[in-house]
Amino acid sequence: MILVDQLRNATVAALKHLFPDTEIPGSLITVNQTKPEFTGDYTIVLFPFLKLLRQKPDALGTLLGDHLVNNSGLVVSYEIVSGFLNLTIRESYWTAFLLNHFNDRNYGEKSCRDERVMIEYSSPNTNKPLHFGHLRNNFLGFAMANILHANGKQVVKANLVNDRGIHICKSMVAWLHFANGATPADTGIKGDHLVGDYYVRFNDAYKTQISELVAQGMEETAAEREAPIMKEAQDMLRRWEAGDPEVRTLWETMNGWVYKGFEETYRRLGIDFDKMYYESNTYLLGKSIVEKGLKKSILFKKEDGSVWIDLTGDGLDQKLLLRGDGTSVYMTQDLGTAVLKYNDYKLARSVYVIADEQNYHMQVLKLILQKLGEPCADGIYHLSYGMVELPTGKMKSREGTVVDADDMMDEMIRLSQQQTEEAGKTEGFSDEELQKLYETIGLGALKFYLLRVDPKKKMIFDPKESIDLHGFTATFIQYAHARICSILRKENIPLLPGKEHFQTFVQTQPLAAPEKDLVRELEQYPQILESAADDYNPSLLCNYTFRLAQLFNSFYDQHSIAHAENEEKKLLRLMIIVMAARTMRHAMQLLGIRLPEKM
RNA sequence: GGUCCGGUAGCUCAGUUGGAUAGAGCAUCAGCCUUCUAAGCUGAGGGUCCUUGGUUCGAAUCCAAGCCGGAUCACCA
Repeated sequence: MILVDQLRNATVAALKHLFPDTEIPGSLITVNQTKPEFTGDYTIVLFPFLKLLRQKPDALGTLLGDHLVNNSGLVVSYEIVSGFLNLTIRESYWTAFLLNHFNDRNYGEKSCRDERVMIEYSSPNTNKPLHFGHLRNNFLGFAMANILHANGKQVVKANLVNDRGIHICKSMVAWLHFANGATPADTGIKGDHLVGDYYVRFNDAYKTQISELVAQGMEETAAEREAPIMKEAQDMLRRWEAGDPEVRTLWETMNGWVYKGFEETYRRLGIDFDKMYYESNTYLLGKSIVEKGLKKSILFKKEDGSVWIDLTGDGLDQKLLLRGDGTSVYMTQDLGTAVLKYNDYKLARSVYVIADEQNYHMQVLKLILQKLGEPCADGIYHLSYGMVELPTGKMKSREGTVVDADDMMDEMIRLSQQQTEEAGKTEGFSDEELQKLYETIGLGALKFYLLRVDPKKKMIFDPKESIDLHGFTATFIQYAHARICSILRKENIPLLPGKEHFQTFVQTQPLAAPEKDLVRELEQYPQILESAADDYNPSLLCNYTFRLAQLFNSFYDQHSIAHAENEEKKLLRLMIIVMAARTMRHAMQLLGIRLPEKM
């Protein structure tokens, strides 16, 4: 149990002992870190109890402070400042923490594995390559999967590929018209990009045809409907659904190109999946669920045969679930897929990483499943994130205004190379090592940039401004880590040493302020890790790890580690920085960010 | 119009169930490399926490009303 919780429990016990007649709800007890301008480590706010206990701040503070000093075994002294009880923790707590957790490589992790959780993320369309906005989705999903795993869940990483539909047919039609049989192999173009190019090509041709028809005197809406290339795409979709072998073969070929491209992108991004779902297999699901709902009269049929659910009682609208011709809509297949996932894995929770433009859809999805009494319903959680936009507005792949994911990675790697060379830090590396380093720095910066903000906030990325490698960045953390590794190398200590390297460590030495700041922060890691899972918010780990790196840098600047005042001090400091490095690695690894030993 | 989300320093963002004088990074300015990596450290300036009311010992945080921005409310996915 971390110190804050121990203090809270000790305070509950103390108040119960001091005031046996008055019930104090535990929720009234706040334990905060003491502000730097006061002496103390943690602070208990006295105001909430004053009235209940009919006490004055100083009197209550003295009673409580004395009791904690005498009974908790944690507190060595206290100070009362205008209603705040500032507690100083005994030195041995911190040194004992270092010793107790030094060999605990997974400090803060839980290992119960009592629940199975699926997290669906990425979920790309196979008509275009991944863009900058997808990166946020991919990083968030991957990071949350790791964070949930570290918090004791069995995690299934799922990817639902949108591999069918009119948009896929558009790329196919355009390829037939304009490509002259071009393939990734003979053009050297990555498969997803090649297919994406023809998707853009389709829309160009479509626009041209519309303006031609309008010039001939047709209404715009009619022209949109009548443009020959669009009719071709719609016809192709019908043939696809009918299983036309020619269309299916082309579809499989072009999707194959895209998958190969995606694989490469995923590999570079360092993300993976345990289970792939394909919409071409799931798009017909859900109809039987609708049938059941009709029988139970939870759903109703309109005159044209279409099936609806009435959600007006929940403040929402009526929602279509089956068209009049019996074909399914987006919601129908999502109902089916939700049940399929549940049946495949018996999930306690099913997390969907989807942009916030689908908040309404996800709310309705969950509500419908609840009304239908499906067991999967309550476990559904929409991890909604704000879209990444350009200064000019949304990215639109149809209009080619996207920042491509592959390009972005190249750009970040190039940038990190440039800055490494400018800083003159390339000595002592082989070419191969340098290449790996640039990737570590560049991709680390990219991931951190997208994960450091609260997921639900939308973000604007200006491609003209490069992603910074200074300040609140992965680079800053990587640099602090590399500095620690450098010290350890010089002391002939391995990166992940065991306790045996510190046998002469003396437990009773006092800690200087920067030392204690760092240890206090390290001790809180389990709390941060838990909050990141509970709030579905990886940015908490970014903030925390950055704070660690800041504290280390400041410490490093003020005190020499290698040339400490004496051997005991040196060992203490080495233990602190080893734990700092270990914790940074742990947190960043969850986010998919590597920390180099040298940079 | 209904619902949901956001509004904190010039910019990008933190701010844990209400707690002490609202914090970081970037940018600007001034210092710090003969000593463990200066991709760093120290300091300065910079705030009507959108507005107005309310709740109370105490509000950026909770409530109400309003203002601004965004998303969504398809027989699209």
